[in-house]
Amino acid sequence: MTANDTQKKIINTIVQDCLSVRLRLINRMVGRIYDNALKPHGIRSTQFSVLAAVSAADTTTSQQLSRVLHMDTSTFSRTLGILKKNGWLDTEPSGQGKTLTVRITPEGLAKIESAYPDWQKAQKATIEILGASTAEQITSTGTRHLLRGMAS
Amino acid sequence: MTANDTQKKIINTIVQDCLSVRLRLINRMVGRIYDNALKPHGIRSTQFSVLAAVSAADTTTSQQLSRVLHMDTSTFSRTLGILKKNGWLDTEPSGQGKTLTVRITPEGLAKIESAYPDWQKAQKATIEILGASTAEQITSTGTRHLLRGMAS
DNA sequence: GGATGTAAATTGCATATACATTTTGTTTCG
DNA sequence: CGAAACAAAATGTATATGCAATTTACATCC
Repeated sequence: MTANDTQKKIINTIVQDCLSVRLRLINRMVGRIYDNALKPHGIRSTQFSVLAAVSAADTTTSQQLSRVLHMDTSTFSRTLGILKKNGWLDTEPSGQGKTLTVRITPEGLAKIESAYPDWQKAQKATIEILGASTAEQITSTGTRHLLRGMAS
Repeated sequence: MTANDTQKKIINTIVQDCLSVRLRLINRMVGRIYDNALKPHGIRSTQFSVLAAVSAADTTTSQQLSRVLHMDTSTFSRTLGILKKNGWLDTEPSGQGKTLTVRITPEGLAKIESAYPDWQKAQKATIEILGASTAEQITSTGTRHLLRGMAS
């Protein structure tokens, strides 16, 4: 199939500029780096993220976390299930409606501690691939939105 | 569960710095913007990306595309299936081993053309959220790796 | 020409992700 | 107290993603 000139212009614009394409690409590359690094510990990067996010908060609820992470509650619910199945997190009724309180377990803390060196390696490798300046911009952009999630 | 000081330091480092966490977060946010914008056209952002990538190349093979996009061939294979099912792409034996040639159809071109204005809206909204400078850095970083994929 | 080898594609399996729907604790009202 | 209302969590469905294993179209060798 051959495109006409208008179509070619459109296609080139999309392929050259689309931020969704770029972000997905980078996400795939980087996700793989972390997943490979964490593989010996039997935990995936996403699960590790949630584990760390829970442990960073003194007390948290499912709802709060999914909002902060801009993650659908259904997605969060399933990841939570995996983390609970592995004994790294625990939930209990918060007393406020149906809301659950999420808490890290000693095993969860131990998992973070033992995986930390390999996380560091992945982090370092990623900074090398992205470049320090891009890495910093991604970090600060992400942080800005994390904070926005906390405020609301 | 309460963490000791060493553990707290580790957890804070991960939560504050982890690039995988940030990229995934941004990817979720941005992906949603594009998916919502493209929803009236019955196509998802990922599918749209692949469609545009195919249309940009004169001739392409599955293998080439998955390498360029840093995407597993199995992932690509399934997305290709969806695009074929919708009549937007077509494949045929290339004559070189089992390799397939992928080609866009007139319907695929029409889909790109009709979705373009909504893609533009999503792109604009994303730049506003990320900031122009971050957006540019993401674009150039992604492009660098796209090109690396083409060379190899 | 048929067995063997090779590499690309596909399929099996386990998450990740989100929207829509359903379930289910809690609360509230009659 | 029990029915209705509410809101958070869980489940159904579809795709996205990658690794491992399988299938399969071609090529090669005997």
